[in-house]
Amino acid sequence: MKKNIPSDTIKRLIYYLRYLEELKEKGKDMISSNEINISLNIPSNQFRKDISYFGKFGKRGVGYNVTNLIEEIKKIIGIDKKIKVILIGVGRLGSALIKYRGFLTLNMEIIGAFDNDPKKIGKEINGIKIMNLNELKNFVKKENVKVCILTVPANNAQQVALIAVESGIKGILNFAPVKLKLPKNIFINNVDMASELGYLIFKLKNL
Amino acid sequence: MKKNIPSDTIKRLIYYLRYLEELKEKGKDMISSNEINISLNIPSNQFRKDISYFGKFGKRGVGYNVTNLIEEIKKIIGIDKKIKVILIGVGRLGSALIKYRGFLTLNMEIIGAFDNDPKKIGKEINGIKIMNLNELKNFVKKENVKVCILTVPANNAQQVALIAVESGIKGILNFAPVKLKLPKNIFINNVDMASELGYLIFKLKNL
DNA sequence: CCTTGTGAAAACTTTCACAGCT
DNA sequence: AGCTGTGAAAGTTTTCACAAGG
Repeated sequence: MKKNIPSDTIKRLIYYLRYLEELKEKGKDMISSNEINISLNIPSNQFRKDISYFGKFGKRGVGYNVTNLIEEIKKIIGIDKKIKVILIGVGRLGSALIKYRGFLTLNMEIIGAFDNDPKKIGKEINGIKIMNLNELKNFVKKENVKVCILTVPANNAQQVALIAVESGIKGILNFAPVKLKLPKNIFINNVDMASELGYLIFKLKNL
Repeated sequence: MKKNIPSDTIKRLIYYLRYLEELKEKGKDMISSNEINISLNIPSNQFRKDISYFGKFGKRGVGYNVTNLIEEIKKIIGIDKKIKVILIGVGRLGSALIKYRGFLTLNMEIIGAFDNDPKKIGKEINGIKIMNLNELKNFVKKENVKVCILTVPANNAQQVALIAVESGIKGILNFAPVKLKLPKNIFINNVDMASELGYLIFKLKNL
């Protein structure tokens, strides 16, 4: 499986997964790519192509086994086991993400939170203790965490990201509206709210 | 300007804009595409191509005038005037977004918030009054709002989105982890936190 | 007859490299 | 000499359409 996989393929896998989980709860055990199209508005071709990057999980004339496909997609993404994640920057957005349920249902668990504000350190959110940034390294090493959600202010982001990387973090989901400069073996995924809203505004203007 | 503009081009424009504003504050008045490359880590070619979809704003041998380019990019995106935005779903993420400063500095202003929880209705966040969903239509008409940020729970999203569209909303920035089904003249931009985190996890596994 | 899996075509985006203006 | 603007090439992603299997 070492062909180049489009990033949108992976993001669609998450949508498939959520839909399949829903079907499973309803007791449905088979699904066809055409039903994906009807329910998720993603072309059946694209669903089959997305899946086919990773193997042959369907039966011709029949479709896909729901439970089996769920397991396969989880394995593909790497969330068949629980994935430990830390969060740095317990502001409003950070707090909202700590409490967000959408991660846990997909086996992604925020197990620690960090900040540099003495007023916040020591408190708990959702059972997650907020720790001092200087405890980051020990924690990351001890828990062997690889993934970090970064929700610090823009002017702190670069500096804090460097600390995270030095601590052993390999991937950063960055919500700060800056381009981080990090070694290229570190994977960065930027989520920029204003950029997304700006894109929407542009599209409306050019309907 | 009716060629097809890559969506990433528009998202990069926001990054250029923020950087240019920074330079302007520092008193810099000219910039070359090569400096963009050094500071933002975006190839100078790509910067020039991005800009060139919309016109010729530079001077050969010299570069781009910072103030002028800021104005042009704002015009391109459609944020040269203040853009009114409403937000539906004043949960934790919704509240965080209402307080987020990154929108206002780009001329995108959340002018109203809506929820269906009686405990929230009537309260204020950041000077924004939280209104009942049944006031949405009047408000949207009166204020002539076209853009909505949707931060309601997944199981409500489709229904609430329909109400927004009936009220006159034309574009939705959707944070609910569902694929909305709306008339195709409505533009939807999905931001899916779990999907982004999942993508990151996948990339790390396949380093 | 139904639905998958997939090469091949089409569409889209980025990168290249250089002509042309200052 | 320096930097932009841009066609053309390369690379990537989606769509098409159909052969093959149940």
